[in-house]
Amino acid sequence: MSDKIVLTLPDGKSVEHPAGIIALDAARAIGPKLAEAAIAAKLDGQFIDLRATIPHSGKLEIVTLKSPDAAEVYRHSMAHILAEAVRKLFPDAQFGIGPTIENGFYYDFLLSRSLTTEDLEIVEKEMKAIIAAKEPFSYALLTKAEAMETFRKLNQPLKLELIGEIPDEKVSVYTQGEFADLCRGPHLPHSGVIKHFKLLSVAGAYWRGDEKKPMLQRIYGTAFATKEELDAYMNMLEEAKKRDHRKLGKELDLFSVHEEVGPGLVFWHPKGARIRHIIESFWKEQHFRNGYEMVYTPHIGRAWLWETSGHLGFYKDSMYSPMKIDEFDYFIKPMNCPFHIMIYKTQNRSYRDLPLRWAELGTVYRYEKSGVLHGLLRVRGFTQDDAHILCTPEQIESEISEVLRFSLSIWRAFGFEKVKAYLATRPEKAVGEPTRWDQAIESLKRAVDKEGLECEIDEGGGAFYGPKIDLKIKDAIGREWQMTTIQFDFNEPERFDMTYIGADGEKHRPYMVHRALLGSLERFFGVLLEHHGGAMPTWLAPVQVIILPISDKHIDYAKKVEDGFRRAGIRVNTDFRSDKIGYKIRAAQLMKIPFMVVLGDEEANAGTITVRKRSGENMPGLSLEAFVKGEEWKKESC
RNA sequence: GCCGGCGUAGCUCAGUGGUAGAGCAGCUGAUUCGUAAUCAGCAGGUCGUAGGUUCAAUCCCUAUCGCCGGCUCCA
Repeated sequence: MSDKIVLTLPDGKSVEHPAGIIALDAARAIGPKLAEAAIAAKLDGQFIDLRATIPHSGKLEIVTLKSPDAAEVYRHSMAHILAEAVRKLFPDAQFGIGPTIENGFYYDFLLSRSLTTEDLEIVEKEMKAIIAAKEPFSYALLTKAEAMETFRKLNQPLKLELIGEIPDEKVSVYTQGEFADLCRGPHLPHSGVIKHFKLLSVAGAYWRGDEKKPMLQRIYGTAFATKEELDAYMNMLEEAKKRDHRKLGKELDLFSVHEEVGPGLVFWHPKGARIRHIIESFWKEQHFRNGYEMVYTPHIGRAWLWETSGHLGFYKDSMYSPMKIDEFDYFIKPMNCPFHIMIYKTQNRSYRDLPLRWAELGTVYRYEKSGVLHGLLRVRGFTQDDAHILCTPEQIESEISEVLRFSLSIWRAFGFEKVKAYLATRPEKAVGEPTRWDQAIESLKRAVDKEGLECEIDEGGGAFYGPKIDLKIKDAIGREWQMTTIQFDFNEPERFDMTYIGADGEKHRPYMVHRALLGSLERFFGVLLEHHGGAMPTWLAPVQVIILPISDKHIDYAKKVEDGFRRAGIRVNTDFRSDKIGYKIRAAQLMKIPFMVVLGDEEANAGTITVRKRSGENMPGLSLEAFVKGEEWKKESC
């Protein structure tokens, strides 16, 4: 072992230090100010604690509060502060884990009683005291036996379980104040560095995420380096609440769900249905233009079909119980694919017939556990914008490329520009020849590259029957939603013995790709609503224009104008109530109607209209024709 | 499914061991008005459901259904 290590700094310079130097001293050697600002270090991209010895040569980076990685460090420390506070309030508490997550942190506890939201305030107060005390985080590297002894004394069986599973010889233990915790670190120098935090919620969570293990109580919180950032985050949460599609659905009279009928079953009201109709029409037109054919298939099918497809074997628990018809068991469909396969098998297919692209807005029903239902985002009956592509091995790459390209064009049309891909590869248990898997994964990768999409690879995350690409979109307030899925299927073509005759006159197995672009119409509608905050772009708005007569004197003129809009193919309503104009505007504004047309003496006399946009901006004295042909309308309505 | 919370009028919510209230929306009337709420009146609820405790339950207890926040799951 060498007695020196060489550290490369971010500016490219290399420095030499004696082996055994701690990160803080390495920082000090760079500059005393940096050492003061430092909260952690990174060696070759891995976090290490300032108090830890630098184990080997490599690229060294000093993390300060201004670093992009800083949040990970201080939120983790905040989780420890949370745990310390809980320990003070519940001396017999047992501690689970307390990691950082996107936008925050949590800690899991086993407590003698259930926490309430009132408890959060008490815990927060305790945390503030710990922050004010500026307790140093002390760092110790212990052997596993020593650590076991420590946590046995502290009566922390959950920690013992964790230590038992760590492969390393030594483990690090951090202590601040009265609280010691097994932890990889790194941590802040002391508990007073970050003051801007908020505890957000309490929830149950299985120990180690295993539903067979006991349920712990989890406290979620968030923390930021500055008050401004914390406020901005809290505002974002507020904004998300305002945009909640369940709330908007009620306010805008778009959809409902009824306990008497069944949870997770959606009723589309006229305005919601109108939006859905526009989405569906657009979707169908786009599919025809992009080389798809439509098919329609039944809602139920005999057990034979689901036995053959394998669904009864793999997903019986989430399929609705069969109904008996003429002595046969019929199941409500949880997927459309077996039906599309039946169509495929009505003929001998030639390689000349391929690719086949068959799309269907297919309504399926799946039994989802009661606790997972959520507005329109997780339901039991939903319509997939499904399609199946059947092609030869030679065609697969261009087909995948084409699906991706098509998908992105659809997302842009609906106003989503930020899309990210997630590629899931072969899991341990998988059907299908490995060469097919490899080819499929390669073509997925190349397609993603070709579209210049950012892509994360989920190694081993594919379904047993094939690899897949999922697309996540980012909404107006920065939240990601998983929507599109493009999945290979090596299972069903086999099970249904699908074939085509190749140029060689021999039978071959076609490739089968399932894809849903929007996912389900219900879920997509929910996301779309939240993205737009209910203020749908004009082309999707159920009511595009509302006519607001100033007084009853103007009703005749209003009717005339309404008729003009209707003949121009515009979705128009008139508010005939004898209320004041302010009242009508408020009502229209709350319904988020894109254009209000205010009609009074001025307009009736001149034969014009005054348009008030949803933004509040006014466009006075236009003719109806000029407005409908004008930029404003065009910009908003297509 | 699991943990915790919640369930009162169409909506948002107040309330109490002695069988219920407000605002908005709705309806009727008056008002005829120029850019986010005109005034008045009327009507509207077996307090999620089923048991139990009690002289008496919307309130306390139990079960159940649903919703909400998470966990697990999501072909």
